[in-house]
Amino acid sequence: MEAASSSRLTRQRIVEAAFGLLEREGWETLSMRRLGQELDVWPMAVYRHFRDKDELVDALVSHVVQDMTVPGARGSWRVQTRKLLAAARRTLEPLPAELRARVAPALLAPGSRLSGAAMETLTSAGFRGQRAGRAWAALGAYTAGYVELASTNPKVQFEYGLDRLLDGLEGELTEPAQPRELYEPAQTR
Amino acid sequence: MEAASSSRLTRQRIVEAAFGLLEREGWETLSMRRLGQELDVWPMAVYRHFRDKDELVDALVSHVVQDMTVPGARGSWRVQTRKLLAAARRTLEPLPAELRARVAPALLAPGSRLSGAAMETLTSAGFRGQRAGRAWAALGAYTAGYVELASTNPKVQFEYGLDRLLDGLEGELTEPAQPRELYEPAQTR
DNA sequence: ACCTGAACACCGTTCAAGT
DNA sequence: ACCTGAACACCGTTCAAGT
Repeated sequence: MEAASSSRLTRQRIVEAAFGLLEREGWETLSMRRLGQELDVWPMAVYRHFRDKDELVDALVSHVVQDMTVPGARGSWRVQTRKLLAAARRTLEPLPAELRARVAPALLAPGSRLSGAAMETLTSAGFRGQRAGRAWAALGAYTAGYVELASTNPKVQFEYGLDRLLDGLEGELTEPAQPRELYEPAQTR
Repeated sequence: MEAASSSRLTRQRIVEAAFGLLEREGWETLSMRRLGQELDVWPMAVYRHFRDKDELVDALVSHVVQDMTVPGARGSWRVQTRKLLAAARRTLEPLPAELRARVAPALLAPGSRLSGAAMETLTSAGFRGQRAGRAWAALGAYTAGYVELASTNPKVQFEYGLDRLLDGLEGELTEPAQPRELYEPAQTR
């Protein structure tokens, strides 16, 4: 015989209930007390699994980031980059603004799976040294800002600005290397 | 003789007290009740001037946007654009994230003084038709996203990505006009 | 030692009672 | 009609009392 539902409470079940509550009733109704009600346990039970509300929200952020499918590497670096950023947009856009503000850095900052894939793409394309990281940071900032502003400025075309940024970044590939870099191969020969 | 301080309550004084509270103790402590305490009035007095908390926050947003000094138009369009975006960054960066998320759209969306200045700059530079608006939207998205991500990714250089975006936008100026536009002057002659 | 819920110190907002 | 604060329906979190 199974134990009562309250004793089967896990972080996983709490996180799922939290997302359910978010989708049905929005960010404002997501409270520790309401979550307890939702799971049919006494109000303080959630504190057995999460130290405080902030730790619960951290778990929601991680869950969103982990759940995201990172597109595979096919096509030119521009096509690949576009796909990676489209995936980021699809992940960020449906979230309530309060959660999105915490997911965006986790998704786009160095260290995420998405950033890892982006660095591979950009490095393979020929962005050397700091350039790959800087290029990805710029693309991430553009995408995060676009998602943040889009609801108040819906006419804006994501693709237009992205293409201009990609144009500008592409210029870095064909430009001659900076003076210091020119002499480095001779030193390591 | 002056009336008691409580009867001299104005929207202006309430907004000033709210900013004082924000600066000293942060976003979390900004409550309608605490604001009443701060102003030494009965707790519900603020509701005489603002229908609810949301309307008060709207007033804070407007105040920030109105207070901003929009830089004058000197230098090349790239220099001017850089100055406008630097002013936006200086306005957004010191704000608590919750307020920044509401100020950013108000500051960067069409209709603001900043956007007006930007449209003049870009139009004078030769961005025709929808291009000026699209260029500004892209620059605004990049800037808003940069400010949002900078605290978790402090190594990122604002100027690098901005220069690449400006490079890409500059390409729109020298490129030939699109086919449809080529024939328009003939039709209106 | 662990489980539990009462209690603390707050919220935003409504509304009935007093003047 | 206006002023006032008690009250409602919540919060996140602590902690004392019970098992």
